[in-house]
Amino acid sequence: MTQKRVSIKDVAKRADVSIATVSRVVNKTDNVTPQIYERVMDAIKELGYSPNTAARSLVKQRTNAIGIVVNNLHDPFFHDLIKGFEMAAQQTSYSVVFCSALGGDVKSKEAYVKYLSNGVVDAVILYGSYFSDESVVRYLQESRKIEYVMIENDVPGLACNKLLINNYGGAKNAVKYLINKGHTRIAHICGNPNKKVTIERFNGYIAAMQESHLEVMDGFIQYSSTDYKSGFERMNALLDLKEPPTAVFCSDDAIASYAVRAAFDRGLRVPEDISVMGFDNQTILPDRYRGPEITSVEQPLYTIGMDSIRLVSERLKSGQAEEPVIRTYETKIVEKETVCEYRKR
Amino acid sequence: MTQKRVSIKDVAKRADVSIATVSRVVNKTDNVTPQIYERVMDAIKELGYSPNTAARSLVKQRTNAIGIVVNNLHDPFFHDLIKGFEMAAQQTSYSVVFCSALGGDVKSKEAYVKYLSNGVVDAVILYGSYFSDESVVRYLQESRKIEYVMIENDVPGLACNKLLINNYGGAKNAVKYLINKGHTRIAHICGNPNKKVTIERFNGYIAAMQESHLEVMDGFIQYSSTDYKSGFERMNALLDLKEPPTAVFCSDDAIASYAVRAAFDRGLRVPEDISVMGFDNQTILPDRYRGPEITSVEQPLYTIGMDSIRLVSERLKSGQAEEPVIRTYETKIVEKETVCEYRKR
DNA sequence: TATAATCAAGAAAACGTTTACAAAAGGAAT
DNA sequence: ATTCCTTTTGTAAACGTTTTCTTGATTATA
Repeated sequence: MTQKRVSIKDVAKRADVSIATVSRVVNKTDNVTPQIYERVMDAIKELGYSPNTAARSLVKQRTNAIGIVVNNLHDPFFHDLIKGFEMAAQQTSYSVVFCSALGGDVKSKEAYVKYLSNGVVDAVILYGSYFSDESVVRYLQESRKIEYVMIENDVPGLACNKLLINNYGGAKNAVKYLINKGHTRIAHICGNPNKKVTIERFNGYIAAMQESHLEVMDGFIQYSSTDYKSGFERMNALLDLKEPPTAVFCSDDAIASYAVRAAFDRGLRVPEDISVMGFDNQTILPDRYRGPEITSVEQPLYTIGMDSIRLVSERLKSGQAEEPVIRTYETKIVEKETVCEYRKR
Repeated sequence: MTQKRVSIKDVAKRADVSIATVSRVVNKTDNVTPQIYERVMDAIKELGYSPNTAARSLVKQRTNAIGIVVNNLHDPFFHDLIKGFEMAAQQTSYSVVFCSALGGDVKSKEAYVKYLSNGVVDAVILYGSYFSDESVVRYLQESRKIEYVMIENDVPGLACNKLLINNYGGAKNAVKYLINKGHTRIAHICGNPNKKVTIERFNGYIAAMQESHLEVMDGFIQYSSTDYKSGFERMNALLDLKEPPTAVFCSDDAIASYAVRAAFDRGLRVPEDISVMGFDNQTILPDRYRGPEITSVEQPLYTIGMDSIRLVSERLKSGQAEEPVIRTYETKIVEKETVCEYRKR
């Protein structure tokens, strides 16, 4: 099928020049006389030559490529983030490649990071909120092979580029928003226990409740499994309580959508009977969802995607060692249809 | 930031052996005595060595990687396809990387294909239905640099691996399905004019109508712009007709969702007042859509994603030149909520 | 016309591997 | 003790580039 590569040597022979000259023509790195330039260009066209990336990378010690590693590329959660990556990729001179580790599989993620680190790309952008992602970023840090930036996962004390999201603050604001709506009986459905954001958002919930001197009733904290579908059962558990909450803050929109379904299945109205709030402002939900639009907390994923590529490409261009960049992005509440004022029934 | 690479030489020096021996240890390609093995392994660990991919690729003339190039990776249309790629990637020993060309930009797509072809991967999987994709696949064919498979885009007479979808047949069946439901006034909203599938599905529509001796009324064929949102105006144009259709076959679900909205906005019921059918069975729509689930035509994208990776990896493993594989996948109608029997009003 | 200065092109080293081949070392058989 | 295998290790070429250094040619300057 595939035939023998045509190399710079073949071109040189054809144009009757040295390989150095061919290289100069290809890279426009040095002057060559017009006739020779022509001759070389003709040979290149005739033979269909294009320079081998591996060889070039080897000698130049850089690849002009950036790698992005995420967990489940197919997850609609990534919609905006990918869009951000794509947009910035288009504007940069670097080639951008995505790698996806299926499930929460650390091994696979680690494998991709190693693969990329060893001369495939100049920088890696790593997205991940799993606790297990810490080991991956540690590898990146310790091997010190390439530039990288970590998105969303703050390993405290690790001096690397980090683009973080204020999940704690976002969750706290969300709960305070509910409190301002007059709610006092506010429950929380936690997310995937293997993710850091779950803890951060949980802490935000607790902090908001405490600051407002509101009691977290027995059973008001519901722990999901790794499957967001468990939002359904968790909501049912809340509604089974003798005195159920009047508002529920969910760790993410996927869970929230299942919580809303659970309420609907019991003949409750959302938000009139119970308010539901999510996180992520995920306009595209993994499963078909037909309920009201979920009031949520938006994180600027599009911006973060753009910024991450810009950050690494600037750092690569500058070349010298700089202080790591650590940036925290704030979230904002997006008011939609699943929260309303508390009204005594 | 990044410090000097540790190479096989460093390991050899540290373990006081030749670089060949280190290579043998790393690749388990040949026997080494246990003591030396230990010594080398220790040195590798101490120095944190891992072999450089570029150098290895250069000498071995293969990279053990497969590249996938698509147009808008963020598009939820790709959900199942990506899942298929991911699943197969997990099972293969190849590293799999995705590249995304934003918009319908051929230049960008071509650039990625060239980049990948020149020693970055061993095979390319190209997805695309744009007419402009033809030039990309032609490049792949003529350069004969690497193994590749084209998904969805049939360039007639080009002897390459093709995984195709029977869009023509799928569309024809869809329209016949509507005819069987008693509809005779059936309109068609075409899709993005730059895509081949648009023509194929259009032809399927025409064929079904002709075979059933049904007339395509004036104005029954509506041409969208490149934006699927134009399904909205196109549907309005249909409904503005003196004698509007009783069923509309849309070139894809995104358009269909906008068609349904347009009908709703006029106070019409779907499917009671007008039936709408889509294509793709896209469970996740690009925009928030809250109407009934769209009766559609499903293409086995998950399977195709899996198969494409399996195909190229098998071909790479076998090594010898084989006949190109051309496979056409059939679609199937998924009955949902936007089509019903025609009933005189 | 000689000399310096500029410029174009080639030769060869280097990048980090793998691998064919050579060499050495160890054992077994004579 | 010598020869002959077998096994382990080392040497060096190769992969396809870029780039430093040299050389040779041309032009400018005196």
